[in-house]
Amino acid sequence: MSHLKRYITTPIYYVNDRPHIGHVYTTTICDVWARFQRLAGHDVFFLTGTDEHGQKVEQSAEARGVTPQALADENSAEFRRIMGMFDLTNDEFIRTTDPRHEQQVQSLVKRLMDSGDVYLGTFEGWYDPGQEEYYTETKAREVEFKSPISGKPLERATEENYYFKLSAYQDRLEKMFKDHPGIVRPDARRNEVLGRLREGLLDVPISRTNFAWGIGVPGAPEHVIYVWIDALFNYITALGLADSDSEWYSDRSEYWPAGMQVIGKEILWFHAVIWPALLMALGLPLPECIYAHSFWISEGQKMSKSLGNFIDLEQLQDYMETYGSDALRYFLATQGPLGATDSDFSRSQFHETYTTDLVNTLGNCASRTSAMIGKYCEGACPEDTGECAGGGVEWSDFTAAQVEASIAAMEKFDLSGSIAAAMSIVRQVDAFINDTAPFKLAKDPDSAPMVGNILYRCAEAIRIATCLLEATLPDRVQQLRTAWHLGEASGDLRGECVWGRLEPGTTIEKVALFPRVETS
RNA sequence: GGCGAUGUAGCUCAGCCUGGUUAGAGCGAGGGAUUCAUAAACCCUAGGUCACAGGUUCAAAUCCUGUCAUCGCCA
Repeated sequence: MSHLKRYITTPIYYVNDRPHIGHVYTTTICDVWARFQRLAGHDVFFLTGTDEHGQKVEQSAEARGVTPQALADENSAEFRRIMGMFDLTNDEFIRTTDPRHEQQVQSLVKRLMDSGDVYLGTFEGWYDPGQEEYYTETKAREVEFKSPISGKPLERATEENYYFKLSAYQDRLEKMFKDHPGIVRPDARRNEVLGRLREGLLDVPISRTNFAWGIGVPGAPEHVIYVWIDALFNYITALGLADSDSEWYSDRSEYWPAGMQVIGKEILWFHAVIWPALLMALGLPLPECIYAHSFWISEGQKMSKSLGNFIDLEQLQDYMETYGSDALRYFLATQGPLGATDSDFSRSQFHETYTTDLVNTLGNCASRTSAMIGKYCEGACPEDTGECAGGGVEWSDFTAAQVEASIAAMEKFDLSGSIAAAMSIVRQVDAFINDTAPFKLAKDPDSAPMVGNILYRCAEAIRIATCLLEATLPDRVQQLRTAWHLGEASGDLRGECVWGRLEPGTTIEKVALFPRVETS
């Protein structure tokens, strides 16, 4: 058994946003992965947090008449609250206003300045004084060199900014994608990046001077480090990785490089190109995988402010109250937009998934098995003496194959594939019961040993399936562990999933894991 | 405008790369049989111009071209 260090990150959430399903989704799928790795005995570090600097926060704070810090404190707390609300097991919650983060970012930028990867450059462009923003040449032409807001003419202006020498990394990035095609997934997203990479890279500005809410550039405090570069560094500042002499340095740095960095597709470019280039510039190893998921749409329509159809925390809580937190996790993990296309979050589909998979398949199978053990075996797990007519399942081989498939799928962040492998064991149990019909055999007392053999296999298979499902369904699997007296997870997932670990004689109580929910 | 993706049964999708029996799965719907179980599991049924139009081929959902639609990224 290995005890690998495995580091998984969510993006840090922008405090100017209202928490909604997107944040819960990203964090939940990371949570499933993190729990799964822990169950497999790995040493996991699961990071999330909030991104708090930038002009938008400054403006929002001003509009509300509070300091940016006060606004950030309030909204960061709101995001932190989500973690408890949805039982998310992040090991750390970083804020970009944490002193440890701010100081390390300065030290990282200093290193980049010293190495020449960050330089002071001059930007010249069309400036809209009213909006305090620059337009690109084409955009400026489009608006006929007049502000689309005020109608006043744009001014030709220059500005000194610090730039990151991204252009110098073109070849190395191309090589990275060639040598490690799995570094950005899914494939459609990688192709998107490759297409854009082919167009060539320009140096990117990493500082601004027209607002103040951010981390100052070392030695040039009138320059504020752009929020996105500030934010990207959270993944390593949370580990205290910036500088081995600093007070923030710790053995947490051993978690780097990250095994899985999950993001939404809107921030792909920063994570798939700029982030690796920054790491190269710093001489740090690259993450194993940047996984960019797609978005949820709501009842067939894109979520938008104008439509007001955001699936917000209240709605998600409502789902949890009606169906249970595991049901929400299961839906997000199995029906979510891990692929290239967006997924629809609809009440009917949620209900259908819950009823089909959790009530009718997993819940019912555990129920019928435990009910029969109750009736025919006096509630004690029978012994498998080897003889069994019908069924035709090599249980030991079959479950071993599914266990490996489930672990392998999770390794690739294919949550639904991993869950499907576990569920296939449950479906096999149902088929096995129908084939062998222990409930018929039970009418003949001479068949009692055979009934016991059959039911042992059913219970054992369900036990193994639920070990694999525990990361997704922690609450209900715990309920099963209690009712079937299975003890706690050992931290050795493979070992636990070896056929035959269920002890004959164990008390098996009847369970109803997922109650049917009637639609109104 | 540039680049890319997608368009297959009511719904969600697989198949397409490596063309070849009656185009598949799950869910939903209809029917049947059964009772260990959460009216569950099981069996049967659904007859969908594989977006459209051309082309290549003995043969195309599968390769090529064009059109339309949807979506993404970029500008």
